[in-house]
Amino acid sequence: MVNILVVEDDTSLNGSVCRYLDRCGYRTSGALNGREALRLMDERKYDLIVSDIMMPLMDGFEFAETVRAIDKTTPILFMTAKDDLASKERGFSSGVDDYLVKPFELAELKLRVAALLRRAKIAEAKKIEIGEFVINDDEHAASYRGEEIPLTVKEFSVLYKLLSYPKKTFSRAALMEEFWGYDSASTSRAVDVCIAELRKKIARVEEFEIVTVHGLGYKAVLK
Amino acid sequence: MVNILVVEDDTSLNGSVCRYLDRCGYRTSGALNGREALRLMDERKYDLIVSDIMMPLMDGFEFAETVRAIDKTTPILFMTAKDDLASKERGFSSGVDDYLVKPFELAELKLRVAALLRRAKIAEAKKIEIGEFVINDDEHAASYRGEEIPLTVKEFSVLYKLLSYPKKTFSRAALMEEFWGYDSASTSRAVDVCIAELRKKIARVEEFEIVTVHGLGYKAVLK
DNA sequence: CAAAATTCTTACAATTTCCTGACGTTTTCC
DNA sequence: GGAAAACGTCAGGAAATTGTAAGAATTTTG
Repeated sequence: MVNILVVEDDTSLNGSVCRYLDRCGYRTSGALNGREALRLMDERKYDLIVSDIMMPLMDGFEFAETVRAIDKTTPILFMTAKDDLASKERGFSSGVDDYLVKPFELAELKLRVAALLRRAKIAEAKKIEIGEFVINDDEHAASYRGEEIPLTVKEFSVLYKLLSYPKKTFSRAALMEEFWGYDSASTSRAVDVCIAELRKKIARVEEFEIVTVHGLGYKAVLK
Repeated sequence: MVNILVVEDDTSLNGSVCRYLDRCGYRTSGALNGREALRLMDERKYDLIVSDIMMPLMDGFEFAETVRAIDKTTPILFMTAKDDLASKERGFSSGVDDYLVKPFELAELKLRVAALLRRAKIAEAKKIEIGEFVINDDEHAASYRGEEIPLTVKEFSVLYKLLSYPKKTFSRAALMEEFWGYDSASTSRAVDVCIAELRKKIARVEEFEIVTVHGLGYKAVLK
């Protein structure tokens, strides 16, 4: 799931950009100015930022510089009505960004976002190896001692998440929100069933286990 | 399959360059100006760009700079009537490019293109052999135990891609984007039909198979 | 321009995934 | 220890995904 932060003081435009990107399969959050955006960034990691330049309180450049001071890699896509070279160059100075002149087609925004993400290699291949157990995001499969363990999409997502942060407990709610979707109608018991299925499939694996944290959720523990 | 993008505002010249390069075994796309070219580049990756310098909307240099900002490696072959040193140097500044002065022989264009591709180490003829199965990018054909398996363009592209990264899962969306174009009106079901057709044709092949990754897409698995 | 090949859509069948709901077991906490 | 809450498990069946064939639309070819 790719997280995108949209920073734009025009609530109407902010909303339509967010809605459109949501429909494209991204998860978006909207902020009305730089300050608010920085607050949101404290709470969650964003893979890409779409930001207006002319904004109250803190303009896009100032915001971008602050972001860059913290994180040099998150790509920023600027949106602006000014297409003069001066601001273009200032915006581009960091090197990993792009620029979109208002008014623009949402379809073009989508293309630019996709291109930026590709360039930033957000979707790079990831693999977790624990002893003889391997879970590979690229192949979307797990294997133990060379033998493949078939996993469904949900199972894979949950297991990959747990193994990404061993010993960290994930609440049902957190897992639901991430893999079932924000407004999923499913019961949180669906997580239990998924975990049960996972446990069956990794029963042979000796390197780790999925532990229940009563009243909270689940975690993966290495042995 | 080597993809070449031809950027030239003279439709007649654009067409004849494309047709000629097509006959040379490359796959070409034509754009009448820089803007159009950038749009095409969002949809597909090109291995080489042949570009005029004097064009409406966005000239060759400006276009090249934009391309360089995104991708520093794709070689660009400039075509121009101006053979003065000033523009020659400007065009060459990036270091991976070449220069052709109009009017030129198409045969010379071919030589330069081949040279640039060699220099950029983009293999022209690629062949994948898996046991007795051979898929040849050059001839755009596949064969098993010496017997040819006729493949359509789409089928070939998809199969070649899958076999280039065995075990790696490709989503329908990714395949669509690469071979159908980003804004293709086609349903992602078109991929399923293509895969079904491929499976029929490679049914006899024992060396590998195309596996469905439920909820995601497809992958080739060697046996 | 007609014929052929390719490609896409559509519809329905087959399959897989996933959830719910019920009930049994375990844990917590008084 | 016992009640209440939380968790484990299982089996249907709903829902989503994929397979497949046939015909329409498109492109290529002769």
